[in-house]
Amino acid sequence: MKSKDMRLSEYFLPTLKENPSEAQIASHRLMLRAGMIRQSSAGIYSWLPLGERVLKKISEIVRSEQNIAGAQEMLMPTIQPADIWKESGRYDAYGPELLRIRDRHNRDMLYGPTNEEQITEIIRSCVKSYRDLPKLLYHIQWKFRDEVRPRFGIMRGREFLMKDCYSFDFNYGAARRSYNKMFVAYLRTFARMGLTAIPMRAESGPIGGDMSHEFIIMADTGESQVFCHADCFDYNVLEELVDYQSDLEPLVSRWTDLYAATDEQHDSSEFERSVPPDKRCEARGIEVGHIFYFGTKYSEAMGAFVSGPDGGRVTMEMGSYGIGVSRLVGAIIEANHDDDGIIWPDSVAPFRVGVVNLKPEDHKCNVLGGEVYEKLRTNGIDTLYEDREGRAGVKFANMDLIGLPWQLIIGPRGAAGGRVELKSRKTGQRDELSMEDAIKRVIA
RNA sequence: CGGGGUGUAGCGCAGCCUGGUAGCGCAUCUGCUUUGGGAGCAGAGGGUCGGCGGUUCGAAUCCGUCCACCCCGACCA
Repeated sequence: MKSKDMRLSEYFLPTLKENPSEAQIASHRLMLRAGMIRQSSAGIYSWLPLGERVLKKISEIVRSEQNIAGAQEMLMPTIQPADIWKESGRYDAYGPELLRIRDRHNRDMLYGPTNEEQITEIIRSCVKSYRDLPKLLYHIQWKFRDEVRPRFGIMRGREFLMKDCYSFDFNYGAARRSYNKMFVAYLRTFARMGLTAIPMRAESGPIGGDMSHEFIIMADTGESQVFCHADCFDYNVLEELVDYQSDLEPLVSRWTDLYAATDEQHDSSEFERSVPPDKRCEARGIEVGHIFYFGTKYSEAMGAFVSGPDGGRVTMEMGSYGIGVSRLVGAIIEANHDDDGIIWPDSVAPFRVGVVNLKPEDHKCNVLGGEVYEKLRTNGIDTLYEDREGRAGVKFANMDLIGLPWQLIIGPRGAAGGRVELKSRKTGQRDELSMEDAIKRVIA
């Protein structure tokens, strides 16, 4: 399948040479400079074409792993009626971070910061028997939290794109199975984005137990201090063949048996007791996902129950599982950049390759460039074609900035002999190759 | 929400103290020269100096007020 025609002479990519003064951390700075986002107001951003592509790539990975784990996609509204929040008690409990609005009929509404009430309302009216359980449902939707102080660009905005999944089960054991499914799905999801996300114990709420984990990726600019056993980094979950119908407990315990905690949960004496000195890892981290079992907190308050085998009424066990999709864009950049710009992991790169025509006005360059571009597109490779006239240095700097994994460079030097140069953004290595070999290596 | 800071062209900034009708670099446009890592020369366009009010013959500049944005803290996905 041929990918879409993307020539820089037509593509909307407003890159900036200089650093916007409001951006403090790398991801924010680079996203603005690379023309991925524009700030609309504090903590609220427009996503320009390049940024939108990354958002879509990330969403697709999240979606595919949710589906593999057996969750079903749906879509709930951004605007919710206040009534259901009054039922759960959160309308009063939530505070000023909840954006409350009123419609023309003077009804209380709100812009959802999360969707527990909404999903519980749906399930309680549609699911009446234990036979209809378990249910695992998710959506990917924009949310709003009126943060006092938005910062770090997209990483802590007020409006954000999030995947949230909700589980409904008949009893604790079943709820734990749902929890484990998401646990494993999350490990796989982040691994596919080129991230090593460590599940760390998190505040487990009134229920207690060990059923809440934050998934943290390491980055110097991370917002919290984290402590973990170095072996956490060694497992490659993508090499496992995961059967979501089987008991996932052994796989999950491989992680949960090792010490891993954020500073809020950190217990230094336990850390020192359970982790040998050479395995103690202390770093900064960014939270990219959070899974949570909360039992009957909402189902109880909102009357979500089913009939059990004995005809008795059983309140459903629930859990919720979030991934900050828009936040991941920033987090991935924090973990993958250098002084020149972003270095996208293959799986989330907005384009796989940038074809850089150093001299489009030169006949041979133009012919060869066009040919390379068409061949890559025909092979279904997402390709951005730098076909504008201009100086080589500007083109190189721009390509490094937007961080596509490969740069396929066509210049007058090699074009006459059909030679091109292939540069890896990550290693910086450049190889002079024939057009065919270069294309082969990009496709591989 | 406490503390601090900043608003002047698309981006980065100077000018403000000591009022006199707005400037620099980059970007944009035109021409010539250049051409493998953010070019050179010549010219051009682009501003209600965050808003409103006040002082003054005259306000980007002084005073008041409001707003926006950023940083530190508290809080949080």
